[in-house]
Amino acid sequence: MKLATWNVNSLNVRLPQVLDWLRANPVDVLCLQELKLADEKFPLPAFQELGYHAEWAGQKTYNGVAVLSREPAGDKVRGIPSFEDPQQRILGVTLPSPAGDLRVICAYCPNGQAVGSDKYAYKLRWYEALRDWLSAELDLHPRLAVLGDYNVAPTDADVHNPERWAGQVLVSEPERAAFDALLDLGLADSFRLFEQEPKSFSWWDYRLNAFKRNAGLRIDHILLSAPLANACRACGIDKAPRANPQPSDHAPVVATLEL
DNA sequence: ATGGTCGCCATGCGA
Repeated sequence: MKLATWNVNSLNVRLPQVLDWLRANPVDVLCLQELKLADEKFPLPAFQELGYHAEWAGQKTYNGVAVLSREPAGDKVRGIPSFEDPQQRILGVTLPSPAGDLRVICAYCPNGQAVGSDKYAYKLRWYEALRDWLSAELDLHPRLAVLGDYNVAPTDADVHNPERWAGQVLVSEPERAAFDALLDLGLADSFRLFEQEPKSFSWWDYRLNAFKRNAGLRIDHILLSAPLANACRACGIDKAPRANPQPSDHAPVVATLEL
């Protein structure tokens, strides 16, 4: 079973690339972030033609998340319960698997803009609410996967130029502590369960030829609860779509589970 | 030292 995540930076613009990628990579589950479209504009028929079901939480212009799956999803949750937020960043679903139900959460964590800004404070508050909610979700669902754009590079190994990035948004200590608090719940960063190429990243700024220079960060992650981490056989980043014309600034991340 | 690119939608803003 393959689970994947991809921040597409506008599903309107990226739909053909997402469809191409799914045809070449027929994963069981694909979590999408930054749809940037209203609910009524979600292109469900295009995904149905490829044999996928879909659930989504959209809004005009900003944010927006979706879960595509081979099997129909149940028990849908939109947003972090008890965290009032007009920004559509969270979608949780339950999916069947040979090992029993799988809880899949698609997350588009706040960017934070700049350390010390209002958006940075919102990011840290949001992470705290996420941790509290995931703690409860883990009690309910032993097989939990949280996939998405976390907007945090967990360690300096996830940063192309740690000296220049030190203390900046996406790598600052409070953000890393907020991310580590998710791992402390018992979730594993599936990418780090395996040997990986040095300088592996999932996001490259559109500016300054960042992709050509591999000047990136690893901020898209697949976190797995212990039973799923034990079943995880591989995790990798597919850089190919980032080299497309009109690419998203993020690459897909894929985890392979033996369930 | 500064600005650089996208996508939104028509202007600056968010990333």
